[in-house]
Amino acid sequence: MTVRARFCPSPTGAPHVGLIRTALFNWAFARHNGGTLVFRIEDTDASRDSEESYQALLDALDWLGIDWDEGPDVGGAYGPYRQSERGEIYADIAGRLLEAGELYEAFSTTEEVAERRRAAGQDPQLGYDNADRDLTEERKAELRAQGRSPVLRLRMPDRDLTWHDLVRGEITFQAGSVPDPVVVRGNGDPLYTLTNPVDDALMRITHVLRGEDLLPSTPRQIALYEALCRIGVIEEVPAFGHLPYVMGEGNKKLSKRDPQSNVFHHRERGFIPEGLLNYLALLGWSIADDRDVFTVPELVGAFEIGQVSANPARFDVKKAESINGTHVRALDTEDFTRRVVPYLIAAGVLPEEPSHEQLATLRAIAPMVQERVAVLSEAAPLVDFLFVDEQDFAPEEAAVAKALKPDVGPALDAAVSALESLDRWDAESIENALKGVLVEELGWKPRKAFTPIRVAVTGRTVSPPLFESMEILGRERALRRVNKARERTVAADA
RNA sequence: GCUCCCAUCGUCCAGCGGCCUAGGACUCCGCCCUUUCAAGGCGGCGACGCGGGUUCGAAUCCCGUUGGGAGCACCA
Repeated sequence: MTVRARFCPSPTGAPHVGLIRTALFNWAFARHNGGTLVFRIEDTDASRDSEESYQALLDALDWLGIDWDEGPDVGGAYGPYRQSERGEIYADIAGRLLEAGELYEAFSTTEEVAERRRAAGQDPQLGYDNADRDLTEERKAELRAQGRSPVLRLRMPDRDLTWHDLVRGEITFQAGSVPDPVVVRGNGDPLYTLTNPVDDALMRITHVLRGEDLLPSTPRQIALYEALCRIGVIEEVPAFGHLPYVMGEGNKKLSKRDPQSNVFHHRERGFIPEGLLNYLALLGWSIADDRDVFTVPELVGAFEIGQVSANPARFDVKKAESINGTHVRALDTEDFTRRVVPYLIAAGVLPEEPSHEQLATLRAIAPMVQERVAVLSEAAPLVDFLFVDEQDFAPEEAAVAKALKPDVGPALDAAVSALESLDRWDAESIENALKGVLVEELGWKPRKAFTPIRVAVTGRTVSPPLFESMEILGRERALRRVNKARERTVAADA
């Protein structure tokens, strides 16, 4: 059997990491099995869906490299792939199901159902009571005459519903525990309860991998598939696999309102697709017992749905960053440099159109930055000292207070004269000169000796390696900064 | 309330009857390397919720219990 998996989001809000994780697992599953991935848009709720969300979804998926074989943008043999364009199909299927007695017209309002429950001494939360199942034609005519338009409900079978879940094993819902669901509104609009299984059936989906939140709706979906089988629309019910929740802080689902849930939030912080994808794959799955960093091809090669954990997974930013950092370090320097530029522009470190000279400077410092960041946005404070206009260069106050106390004056003096007499300005010469005068002659501990110079030159106590930084900064600017720092210590002294 | 799901270190994952005095990763804490910060190396802290079974043998299977979570719309 050829695998046909699908990803069918409804375009509401920003792309949630849980949603993208679901997309990723479906994608990996399809690719691993040499199958087809169908992308379908479930936009049957005009009040919540938006074109903006749809575009954001495409953006997120494209950024992560998750592609599909059939979908609204690429077409396919089972289109259209937007539910808002499939109205006739749903009307036709609903009509056939109604005719076959699988669906029935129900006139009870929500209030009437609740009232009946209460009158019977039951909890209204039990939901619909299947009261309209066997209305006579006369009764229906009466109700219609009252101006009521019936909804269409699915007649649930009177037996336990069981399926073998791909990630959880056998799951059974007791007979009678799921009330007959509405599948078509009173005004004729089809609901998710109808459109989702109908489309999966018509699109010949073989494997439904979706979030655990949809698990309680599976019995009624299976019942609908069975009805579709009976009227000859499909041959068999697809397999289901319910993916674990993605949790946030505490013991609750990662909220849509939590910024952490937004894929773009992580992109803006400088996650690279390789890193975020790797981490997302770890939410409920693992490639091996002794390794958790892997490439996309490795993921595709190893992904087994039966290996997915049923446990809820917590989104751990720290671990995500660590994984991302490993992928960042694995980039070749040229690639890293190219990718970090937008983040430096966003941080105001580089102008919109960096000059060749600026890019050359960036390339020079890049290898040392690359191994110091977990996310790309962290590069900005590491390199800004190279790109500020000299008159605007101002060391961090906290760093100055800590490292440029008056007692370092003699060391700065010695450093200046040693540096001024250098005829070659490269990291090695700078290191030798500085070590010679500060460590050997003045006898200072390296840590104590170099921190003031670091702060003087880079403006921070944390920076890329000092001597290389000075080399790249250039003799003139480096010396000016050390001199300026020296002036400040004198001023502070006085 | 009803239905369903879940249950191993703080977190995620490994374990699918003996290889487990339970392994890896993140975090945290030491040490090494070192001009800072990282990276890297070494080491440490740290878990099978509880109770019954089944079995020669259970983290692994079954039942119960406790604890978490989700769903219960003319939303998806």
